[in-house]
Amino acid sequence: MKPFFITTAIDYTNGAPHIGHAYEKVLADVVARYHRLKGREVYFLTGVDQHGQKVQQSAEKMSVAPKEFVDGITAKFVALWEKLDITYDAWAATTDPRHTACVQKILTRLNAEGQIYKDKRGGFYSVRQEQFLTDKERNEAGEFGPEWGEVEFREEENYYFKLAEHKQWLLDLIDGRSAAGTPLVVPDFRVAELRNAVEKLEGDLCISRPKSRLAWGIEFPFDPDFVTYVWFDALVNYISFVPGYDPTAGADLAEFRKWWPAVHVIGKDILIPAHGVYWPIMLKGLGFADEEIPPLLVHGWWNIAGAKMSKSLGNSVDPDALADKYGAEALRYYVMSDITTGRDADFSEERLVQRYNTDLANSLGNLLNRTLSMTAKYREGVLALGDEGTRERGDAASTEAVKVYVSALDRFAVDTALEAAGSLATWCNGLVEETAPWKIAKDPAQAAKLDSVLYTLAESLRIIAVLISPVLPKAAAGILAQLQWEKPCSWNETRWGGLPNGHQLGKPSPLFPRIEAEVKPTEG
RNA sequence: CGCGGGGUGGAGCAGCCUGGUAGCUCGUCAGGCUCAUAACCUGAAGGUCGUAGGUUCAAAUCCUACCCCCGCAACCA
Repeated sequence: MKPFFITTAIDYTNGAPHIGHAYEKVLADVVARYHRLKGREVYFLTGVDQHGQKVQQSAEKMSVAPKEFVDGITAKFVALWEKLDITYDAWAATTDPRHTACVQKILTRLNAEGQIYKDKRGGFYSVRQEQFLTDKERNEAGEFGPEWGEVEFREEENYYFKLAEHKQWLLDLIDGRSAAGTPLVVPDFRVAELRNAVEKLEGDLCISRPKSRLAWGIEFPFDPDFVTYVWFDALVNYISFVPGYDPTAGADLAEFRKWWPAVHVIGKDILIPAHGVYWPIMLKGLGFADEEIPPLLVHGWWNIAGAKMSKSLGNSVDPDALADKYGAEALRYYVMSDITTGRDADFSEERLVQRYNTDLANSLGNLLNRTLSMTAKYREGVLALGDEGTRERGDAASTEAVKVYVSALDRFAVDTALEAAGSLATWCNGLVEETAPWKIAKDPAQAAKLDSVLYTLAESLRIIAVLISPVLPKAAAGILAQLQWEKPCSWNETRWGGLPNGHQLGKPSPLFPRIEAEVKPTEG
């Protein structure tokens, strides 16, 4: 089976991580863990984007060197991923020498092949903001407002990457993928958005910044007066950190191709133009074949009280504090269960607590608890197969849940997959009511039925544990530990009938204590 | 005519691609159970699926028009 390669966007180290950063990494982590569960070799790459003007300006404000500044922010990201149990295999930091060397080799090659050219263009420049202004910055009166300070017309020489000549190629690629049923962008409603943007594509991409106004970047290998534009720099991480990649024309890429292409998990804001336009064309320029252009999994945003989360509104949600308060697993469960992959959702601490209590404490955790308690009470913790009827129904219910789960996760619908696992727990709770073990335990004639019920509950729990393990690795391990299931948690174990006759279960202990704390509504 | 998303019982959402019992969580009301983390189970009330047309034996689902909300067009997931 071909290994599975998944990446996330690399986060810009200009501020502390917020809930959106955490969501994306958890999403990618869940998909990565799912594929590992199925026995597939996985390469999960994430990291940080450390160059660029914003970083340089922020560092200047704090009177520290850019490198020192980004190292501080980077540490926060690394610590958060540790706390959230993100199992990435490689770390892409754009100041890494391995990366900078790769970017420079790419620039050298593209330049040698005539895909890069130098040109002088003019525009309006804000001295205070140190940036060129476009028509978008004009106010309603069609002028640049006072917030820009002194605005002057300036001419500047820069390097440009030939983008526009690949427009038709990209349109054909998008259409071809959609026609083949493997859209370039998932969810597919975003394909139209991308296509429209490509239709409007004109002009090439300015990929350099003169050092005179931006020094914090990767130096051009053939012109030391310039550094590389951050997006051109950052996107390259997806190949520079893959074993065996060498941008030299004609290089042997056998090892690299073992992994490539990736699935890129990104937010909807960076689909256009970066990942949907620049990146495919950059790869095309580097000689990648059409089938090697990676698909994009585009997720939505967590809004706050219906409004966009933003630094200026000061309404960011701190995932680090949430993980401390409720636990990493509760946070992982919430962001995976309460949003439809691809769409936006409202973030709310109350919802987090509610979903945890309802799904995990009341339904699943309580099911585990009552199953072990009953088995201990009526059978001294020892399972027996009993009669067949109930077990067959359990087999059918769990097989159905596994089926739904797989088809959901294969299309990244984590919420639907979790629902499938949850529905099996609900079915089990219903089974308990229906068969009333506390009654039949008093009737020796129904001993086989009681055994069958207890076995079905324990076996279902074992399968549920495997299913939730990509989202809740620690809880899954906790369930299996209480069941005294010694074998590793793997996809093969989702088959019904794994627990042997005579298996001894462990002692019950609440796995998901209810969160009773009063939660203040999340303010907008 | 810039682009895109959304409008489904009191709240938040799924379903729409591949038409055919309108599903989930919370909330409300009533009942049951006692193994269990005051958890669990059952039932009820509550929806003309934004509006108006069209296609069809059949439309929340496909087509057309319109109304309303939101986002994007910046190096903010």
